[in-house]
Amino acid sequence: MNSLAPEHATLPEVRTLAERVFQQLQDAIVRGELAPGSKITEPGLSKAYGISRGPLREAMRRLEGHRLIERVPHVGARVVKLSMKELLELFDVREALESMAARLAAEHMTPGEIAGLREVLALHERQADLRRGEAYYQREGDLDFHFRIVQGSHNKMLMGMLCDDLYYLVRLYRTQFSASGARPQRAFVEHHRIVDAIEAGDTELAELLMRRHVSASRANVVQRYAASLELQDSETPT
Amino acid sequence: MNSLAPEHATLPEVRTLAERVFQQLQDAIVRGELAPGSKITEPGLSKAYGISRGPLREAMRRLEGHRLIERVPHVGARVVKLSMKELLELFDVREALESMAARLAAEHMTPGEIAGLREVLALHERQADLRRGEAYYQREGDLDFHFRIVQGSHNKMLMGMLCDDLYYLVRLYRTQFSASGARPQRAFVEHHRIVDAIEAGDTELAELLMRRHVSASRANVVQRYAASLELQDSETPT
DNA sequence: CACCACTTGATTGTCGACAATTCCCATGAA
DNA sequence: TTCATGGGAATTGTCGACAATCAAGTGGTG
Repeated sequence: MNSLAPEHATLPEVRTLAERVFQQLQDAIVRGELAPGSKITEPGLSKAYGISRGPLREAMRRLEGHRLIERVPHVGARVVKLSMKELLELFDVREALESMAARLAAEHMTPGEIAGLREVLALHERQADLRRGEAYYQREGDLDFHFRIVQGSHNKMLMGMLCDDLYYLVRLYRTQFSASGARPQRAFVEHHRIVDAIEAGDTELAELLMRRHVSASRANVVQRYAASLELQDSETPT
Repeated sequence: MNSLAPEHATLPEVRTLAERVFQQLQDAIVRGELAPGSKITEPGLSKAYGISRGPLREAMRRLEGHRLIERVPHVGARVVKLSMKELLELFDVREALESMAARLAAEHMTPGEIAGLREVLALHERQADLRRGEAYYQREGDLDFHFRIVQGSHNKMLMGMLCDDLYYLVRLYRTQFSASGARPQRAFVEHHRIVDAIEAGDTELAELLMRRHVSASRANVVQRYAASLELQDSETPT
């Protein structure tokens, strides 16, 4: 169901407890099963997952590195809770990294990878036709699109940063803010244009279009946030 | 001596063993005291630093997250050894992130921060005058310059990625390849131009100049590498 | 009634020991 | 000689227990 490979490009059976519980916790956080801002206690999770605190602490250290939990020495850890400010920071970083990824993808992506990318796009549209209101698949499809472009950059460092870190934060944000579909039609055509530029090997254009694509997504979030604030004000007058 | 604060912007006394040994290992790796590619054994480090394997493993997990060591389950960990390919990847990521940082700095940097930046530049030049051959201070000064611009972006996520991760990799590369001064004069004027653009609030120009600055640094590395390859070939003929 | 010290409970930090896996090398056969 | 095989040593993964620190509730005093 989830075509996003955990820890990009590696598909080994999980052979260590710390690794397994890391993935489980990562998933639980991203899906919202662990509420944002909620406190995480080691004995609690230790019982819940049936492991000792040793591997658990290692998993938590990794989650901390991926910015999914925040720890304070001698105090404890909490699931990260993205503020609007941090969300906008995330978008700026995405804009920088993904535009670079698109540029490199236009340079290095193979015909096979481009074909796969077009498939994702087609699937994406088909699903959007079938279930217009349901945003879940579209959302995952969106990330899948971006995921493949990053892979197409053939830059492992970039892949690590985006796929292992930022994209999980993006998913976390979507569950936290219960971000609705947003702007599907426009995103569709933008995706197509980006693939066209990549296929043409037009590095400059691919970079520019991806940059605008992320920027537009950011602007959309800002607009929705402003609207929600207005609504909130009108609901609680004086 | 080292004005680069470990773990940006936090200066608390280190209260946990895992934290201290993490910083010590980080430093040892970046300084080259732990040879790149060398194997790291837990009992060995445990004895060396006089702590048990528990905190040590947590420190190693953090180092892994910062890409300073590479671990294989049930096998062991090695100090990361940057290949030329990975080094170029690093430069591409830096180009993306630092140009964004410059843009945001031009937007958000305070007069006080800009003044501090100019001080760094002045110090930078003075030291370059005094010890023309010795590249060490100049190098650290260079990173200090970039460090402050990233801080000026006021984007914590960006700061974390660059200051906590990439800049340590940059320093590691400089010790690994014993990267010499390179192109000091040209870098000087580029730094000045960037600060001018930031002070003028010219986001577009600041971004462009920083992008070219990093790109030129990358090109310089490529050129030196090609030269070293030729030299190597001529030394071992037929 | 407000405020501060203390005690108690829980949580985090650290340690040493045991189990599981891997690595190395000797031994033997083709 | 080369390759397969097995055993032993070393390293990694995991666990439970103890020490250190923090948080909350209790009681006392101005």
